[in-house]
Amino acid sequence: MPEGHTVHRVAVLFRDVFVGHPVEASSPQGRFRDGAELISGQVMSDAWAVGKQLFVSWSGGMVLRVHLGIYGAWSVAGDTSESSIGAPRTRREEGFRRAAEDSFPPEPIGQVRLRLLSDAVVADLRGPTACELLTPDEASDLMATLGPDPLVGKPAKNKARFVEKFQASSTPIGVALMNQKMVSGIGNVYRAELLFRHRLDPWQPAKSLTQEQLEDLWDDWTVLLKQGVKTGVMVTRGDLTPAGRRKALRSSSWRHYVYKRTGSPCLACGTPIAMAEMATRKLYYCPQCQDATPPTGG
DNA sequence: TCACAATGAACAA
DNA sequence: TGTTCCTTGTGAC
Repeated sequence: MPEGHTVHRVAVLFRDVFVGHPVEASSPQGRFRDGAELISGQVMSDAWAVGKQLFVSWSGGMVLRVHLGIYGAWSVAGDTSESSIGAPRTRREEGFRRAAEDSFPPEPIGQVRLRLLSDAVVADLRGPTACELLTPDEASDLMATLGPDPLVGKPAKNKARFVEKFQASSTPIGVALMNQKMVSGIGNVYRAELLFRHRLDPWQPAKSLTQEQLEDLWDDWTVLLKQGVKTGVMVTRGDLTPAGRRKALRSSSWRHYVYKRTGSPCLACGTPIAMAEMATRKLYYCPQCQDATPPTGG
């Protein structure tokens, strides 16, 4: 689902199946008709992700930017093992892939903003919060506003930039982690899980963390992101046996320490997991392990 | 049939 | 701080 790992996965897929090939673009839904016409028939030059943003460059020089938001997703069919990347669309994905086996390309299902179609693969985009064409300069400007992404650029430089930004911010760490200008790709699941994994109080100012704590946090984010890109699933528990990990890949109830576990016993100490609003999103945490209490007593 | 939530963020005031 | 947008699935009626 759409945190940073998702978008990197889409970029990998596109590089694998589309880059170097002419691609037909269309907007079955109609809301991106003009943009689709501008790039249709061009060769996809490159595809890459920075945090939650996907960039796709074309032989004509334009750059497509896609942001999935909370419920955007790509449905994929044809000559690829991928089926769906993004928010859950399970039922529809199955129908889509079956339809593609009968006749290629299959009819679009639902509100398809953008369809990308090559000889062998079709990718349908539904529900994005952003889908637009940019000039290369506009794309560069946008990328420059984003915080470091562990999979973009040089590791040492990224880490230093992360530490520097957080040491300069008095924002609560639980808010800062969700700010894409501070660090790229972390969403509501990774936020809660990273904070728990490091036993951090979400309301503690970012700058109050030690250099070592910040470096550990960055290293851990790097590990989680790489795992997420590899498997397509956010498994954030580090206490699972190999069998437990396999279960977690299939069932969401095994994946997380605290996310969506309100009232259930903490897997480390047994204290009921708590939930509070933070940065307009639901934050899940262990009051005991993270020594955390919402400031206004909510 | 309807309200609502969901892994997000821009924008107005 | 509150509102709006994007799409789909679920669960309450």
